[in-house]
Amino acid sequence: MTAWLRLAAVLELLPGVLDSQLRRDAELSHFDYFVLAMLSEAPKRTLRMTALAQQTNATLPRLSHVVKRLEDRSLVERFPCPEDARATNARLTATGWKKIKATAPGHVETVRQHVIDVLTPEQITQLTDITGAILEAVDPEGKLSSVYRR
Amino acid sequence: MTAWLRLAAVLELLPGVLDSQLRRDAELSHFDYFVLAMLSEAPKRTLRMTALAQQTNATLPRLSHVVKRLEDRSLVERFPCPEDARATNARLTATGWKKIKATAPGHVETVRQHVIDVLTPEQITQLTDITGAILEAVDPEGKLSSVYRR
DNA sequence: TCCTTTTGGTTGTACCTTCAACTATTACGG
DNA sequence: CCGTAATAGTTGAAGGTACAACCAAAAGGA
Repeated sequence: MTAWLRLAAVLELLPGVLDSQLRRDAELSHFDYFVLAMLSEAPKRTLRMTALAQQTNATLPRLSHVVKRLEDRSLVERFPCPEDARATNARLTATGWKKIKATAPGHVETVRQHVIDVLTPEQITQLTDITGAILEAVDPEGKLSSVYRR
Repeated sequence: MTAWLRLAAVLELLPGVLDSQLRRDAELSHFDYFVLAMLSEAPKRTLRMTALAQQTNATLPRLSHVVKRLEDRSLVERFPCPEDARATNARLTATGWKKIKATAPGHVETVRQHVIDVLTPEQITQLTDITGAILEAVDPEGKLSSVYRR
């Protein structure tokens, strides 16, 4: 019971902490940041919308709206996928690249401060296993991000 | 890094799972449910708005809006606090009590299914400590819920 | 080949959360 | 006491997310 209440509290509070740091320092939500980060690590900094949705654990409608807003700010650009005319590719622009580069240190510091650095190395390992088990239960078919596959 | 990516995924996905079960079966968001649950366990099923906000890890404006909507549905009622004329008390109505009673089993089952039952007893203990440490970092002054105090 | 289904994605609406502004009451310092 | 600050709470607007409906292209089957 305590475990669940605490986890519920983390679920409620942690996103707010991340969001407000990023919004204050970069006018980005945590989800915006995550989208840019996933693109920045992709080959050619380009990803199909579906793949990007998977990696960011988002639904396609949500991603579509977010990418549109990022596109309006010239952080990302969209173009039709050559191989599949149904698909859309999202690519990080030069501006977007600068943005993520400038924003990453502060965000990483925030994550360290509130999560990583308050845990022992053993706890980090435990957390990896625990979240892995939960994700497997939440997303049994592995439709979503593969970061948590054992 | 893996630990953080997985935790971020849980942060993103788990709330959606809880919300959709509750919305489907009871037309309640997880936060709505939590508000009703905290009231149901309080003495006289009554709590001051500030206290309720603490226990639900919410800001006062958010809680105020939510309680108003719950009040419109006659699940909760508000009345001025006798001891402090600034304060407002929220009390669970009979209807609200029935609602939470009827809804709890399904919700508990969902939580078990996606969190509790996929973890070993040792992992539950570990999770309690880990979330405790994170909450202490997120909320150093202990302004919020006391459920996670050691 | 043609028709149906599935996949990929966008759009509009409704709802919820956040933020800032505002009111009312209590507590505090001189 | 009086004036100021702090506390308790509400409200309205702005922005983000979810859901459903929708369109277009590709895949599959007869």
